[in-house]
Amino acid sequence: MGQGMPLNSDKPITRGYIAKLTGCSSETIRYYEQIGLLAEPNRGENGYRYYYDTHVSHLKFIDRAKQLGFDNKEIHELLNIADGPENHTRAEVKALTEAHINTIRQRILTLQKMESTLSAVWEQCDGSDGDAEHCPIILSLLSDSDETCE
Amino acid sequence: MGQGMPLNSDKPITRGYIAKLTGCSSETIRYYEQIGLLAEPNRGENGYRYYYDTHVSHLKFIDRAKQLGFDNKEIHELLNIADGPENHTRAEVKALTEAHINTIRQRILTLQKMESTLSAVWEQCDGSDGDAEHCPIILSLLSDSDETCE
DNA sequence: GTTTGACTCTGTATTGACTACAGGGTTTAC
DNA sequence: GTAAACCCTGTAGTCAATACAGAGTCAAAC
Repeated sequence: MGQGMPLNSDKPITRGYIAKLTGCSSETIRYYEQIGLLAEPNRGENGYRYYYDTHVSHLKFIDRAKQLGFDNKEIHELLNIADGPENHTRAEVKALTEAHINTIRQRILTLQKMESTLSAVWEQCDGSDGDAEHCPIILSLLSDSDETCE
Repeated sequence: MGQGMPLNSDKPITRGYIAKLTGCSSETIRYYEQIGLLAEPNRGENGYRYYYDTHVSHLKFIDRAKQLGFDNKEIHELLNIADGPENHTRAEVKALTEAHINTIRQRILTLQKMESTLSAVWEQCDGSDGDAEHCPIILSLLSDSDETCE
C-alpha cells in the first residue's frame, strides 16, 4: 500500500533522486526536458530542479514506451494522449500503435534475412588457422552474387 | 563477359559516375573517404577526385557488408582482411561474424518481445471513436505492471 | 564566345537519443 | 571546516549518414 518509497506528493525531489526512482540517468532527464518530452520542473532559490509525482509517472510512462520501441516523437504523442484522453479516440491510438507494430515487423524481417545469410556462410567457414583468402565469408562479400554473368 | 559498363581499368572516373555505378550517393562516398573506409583517390589538376576499379569493388564490398548489418567499424576490419587475407585467419573472420550474428539474434529477440506485447494490447483495443481514456494501450503504458503490489 | 546547366569542391549543420565532460556553485556528512 | 557528493550551465562527442551554402569547373548549346 505505497510504502517502500516515501513519496509525499507535496514534497518535491531533486534530479538525482528522481533518477534513482525511475532508473533514468539524471543527464537523460535533463535531455528529456530539453526536447520537451518532460515538463519543466519548478526551481528552488538555488536554481535546483524540483520534481513532483507527475514527473515520476511521466518518466515511468516514457520508460515503458521506450521498452516497446516507440521513439521520442511517438512517446510525445502518446503522453499528450495520456494527459488529455478526452481529446483523443481509441482509433487514433490503435492506428499509431499499428503503424509502430508494422515498423517493428519490418525490422524483424530485415534482421532475419541478415541472420540466415550470415549463418549460411558462417557454417561454410571451417574457422581454422588457415589463410583468410579462401574464407567463404570474405569471398561472399567480394563476389558480385547478383551479377554472375560477368 | 564484362560489357554493359565500359570500365577501362586505366581510365579514372568521377565521383558522380562511381556513385551511379555503385548505387551510393556521392556525398556518402565523400563521407566514407573522410572516415577512412574508402581510400583517398587521386586528384586531377582541378582538384576533382578520380576513382579506379579498386574503388568500385571496395564500395560494392561495403554495400554488401552493410546489407548484412555490419557497421562501419566492422566493415573496416573486413576490408582490411579482404585486402590482405594472408595476414588473417579464417578463425578470425568466423569469430567476427559469429559476434555479429549474436548481436543480430539479440536484436531480433528484443523486437519480437516488443511485437508480441504490442500485438496483445493492440487486439484489446476496440479502435472505436470512443474516448482514449479507457484505451488498453494507453492504460498499459500508465500502469506499473511490475509493481502491482503498490 | 558566352551562357547555361550540370557537375565538383570545401566546410559546416542537422538528425536521434543520448552520453560525457569542463568549470563552476551548493549542500550534506563527518 | 572541509571534503565529498550533489547540482547548475553549456558544449562536444557518438554513429551513419544527409543536406546545404557558396564557390569553382566543365561541356555543350546557341
